[in-house]
Formats: sequence, structure tokens, C-alpha cells
Amino acid sequence: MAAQEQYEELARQLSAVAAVRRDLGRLLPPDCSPASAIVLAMVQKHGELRMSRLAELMAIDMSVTSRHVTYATEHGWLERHPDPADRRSRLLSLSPDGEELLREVSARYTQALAGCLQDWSDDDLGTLIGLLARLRTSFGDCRARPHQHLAHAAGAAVAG
Amino acid sequence: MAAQEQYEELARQLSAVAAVRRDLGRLLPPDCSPASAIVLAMVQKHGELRMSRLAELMAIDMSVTSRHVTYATEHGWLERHPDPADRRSRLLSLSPDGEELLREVSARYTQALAGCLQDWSDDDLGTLIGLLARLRTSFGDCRARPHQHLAHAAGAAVAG
DNA sequence: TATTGTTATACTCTATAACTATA
DNA sequence: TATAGTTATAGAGTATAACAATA
Repeated sequence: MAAQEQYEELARQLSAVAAVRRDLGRLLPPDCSPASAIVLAMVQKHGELRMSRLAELMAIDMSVTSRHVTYATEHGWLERHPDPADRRSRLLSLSPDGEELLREVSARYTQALAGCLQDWSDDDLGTLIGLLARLRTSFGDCRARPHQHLAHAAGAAVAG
Repeated sequence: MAAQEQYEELARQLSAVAAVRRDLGRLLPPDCSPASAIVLAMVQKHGELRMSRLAELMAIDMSVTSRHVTYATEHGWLERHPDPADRRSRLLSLSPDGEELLREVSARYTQALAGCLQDWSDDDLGTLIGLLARLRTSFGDCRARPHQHLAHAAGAAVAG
């Protein structure tokens, strides 16, 4: 159990790291939106995916996912195949152009991050990545559990 | 110096924690936008501020800062005073309503985070906060230094 | 009847550029 | 001439709701 001051500082830091995200986005090729880069990276990491699963992995609504996937498909980076097991569903996979784009993105990220994070050890970076993943899990579990701390806090704080 | 795989994972995690930020934003009162909450928290933490300093702290353009501050001022949470030392400048401070709003926001954040982060120790949370702050510093220093890794990576990766 | 995915609409956040006022 | 701040405009990302097709 942590102190209230820490919670407020966490909220501030989460807002602030958005600037880092925007900086990384500026490294991308002109027609590759940050959203496209994430979609492609997810498909590469997890293999053939359904829309709903991709939306879950990105923690955004499926309607938004659909737009991002349409964009990436129209640019020839992603392919949508019918799912033989369920004709409502579509399976996503990387095209050769998509794989090529990901190699380019990875090269840019690596060059930039190797420069900015010169004084970071593997351990420190690994710790940060691990804690970020854990934070997401804690929030995801919270949404899924019946207690629903996130949803209830709004009303309860007003009442109290 | 860390491995390329870690850099890619960091980029993915930074994208993913945006979902946590959105979740926190949903806790806010209806007319308090996430941006307002951040602006008020910054003024509370750092005391009386100039626009340019606030923009720097939030790592966003001053034009955006100006809009957020106007919104918060129109809602009576923030006050803009003339700066006696420089009449181009304006000094920002919290109003009593702004302080009240921040207390409410803090209560909601604390309740929600105490629920979601039950199994986090003070140490783990402190480590995460510290590493996030360090990450921002590393990126900020990188932008400020003459090497400009972030800006150059785009062109260099293409050429190489 | 429920679920998968798409589309239409509206809202928030951000950056660039043009502008005003002051240093 | 340079700097502090504002405003107009455009673009990206997201959520909600209504819809089509299939389970």
C-alpha cells in the first residue's frame, strides 16, 4: 500500500511520458502514423490476429482498431483474410511491405533510443519495461474484477 | 547500452500505458478535462508559474498550454495575474475553487489507485515513478543536446 | 438473440503559422 | 529585432451509437 503523494506523482508522470511517446512518433516515415506502427508491431509480435484480439491488446475500442487496420491495409502493410472458422471474423497478417516497414521503424527507434538512453543499463531498462507491463496488468485486472475500483471511485468520492 | 529487442518493447509499453492514462481520465468530474487536471496539478506543485514555464513542464507547445489555461480560467479554477516584472508575461495561480477541485481529483485518484495497486509495494511504485522521471530527462536532454539523436535518426536510418 | 466488425459522428489533444503586445 | 502569449486552422486518436453480417 503506497502513500497518496505517490499516487499523485504517478498520475503526473503518466501524463508526462506522453511527450516521450510523441517524440518517438516523430521518428516515423511520413505516411506511417504512430497507430500504424503499433498495429504492425502487435501483429508481428503475436502472429495472425483477429480484430477483437488486436483491440484487446492495444486497449482501445474495436471501432478505432478497425480504422487503424483499414489505413494499414490500404497502404499495403497489412492483409485481411477471412477466418475459415468464423465468417464474421477476419484474420490479420503482415505483408512483405509491412515487414519491410517494421524493419525501417525498428532501425530508427534503435538509433534514437541508443543515443538518448546511453547511460541506461540493460537492468534499468528491463526494470522499467517490467513495471510498465505490471502497471497495465494491474489496471486491466481492476477493470475485469467485480470490484471495479476505477468505475466506482468517481461516484464514491463525491458521496463521501 | 541495451539490446534492440528492449528498445522495441519499451516503445510498445509506452504506447500501452496510454490506456492507463485514459482510465485515470475517466475518473475526473464531467467538466474537468484531463488537461485541466494536469494544469492545476502543475500549478499546485510548482507554485505561481508563467505560461512558458508551464508549457515546458508539460512538454507541450505554448499554444496548447494557452488553450488549456483559458479553459481552466473560464471555469474559475485558475487565475491569470499580470507579471510586474514583464508586462508581456502572465503569472498563473490556483483559485480556491481550483484547490477544491484538486482535492476532489486527488481523492478519486487515491481511491482508484489504492484499489488497483493493492499488491504494489511503496518501493515498486517509487521505482516506477523514478524511472519514468529519468526517462523523460533522458529524452529532454537528448532534444537539448547538439547531437539531436531523435531528429537525426529519421534521415540517417534511410540513408544507411 | 448474441457477437464480429464497420461506419458516422463528436470530442480531446496537439502542432504550425500568423498575429499582438512588450522588451 | 526578439520574446511572451493568443488565436485560427488542421490533423491524429479515441469513444459512443447505429448498422450489417454471421453465429
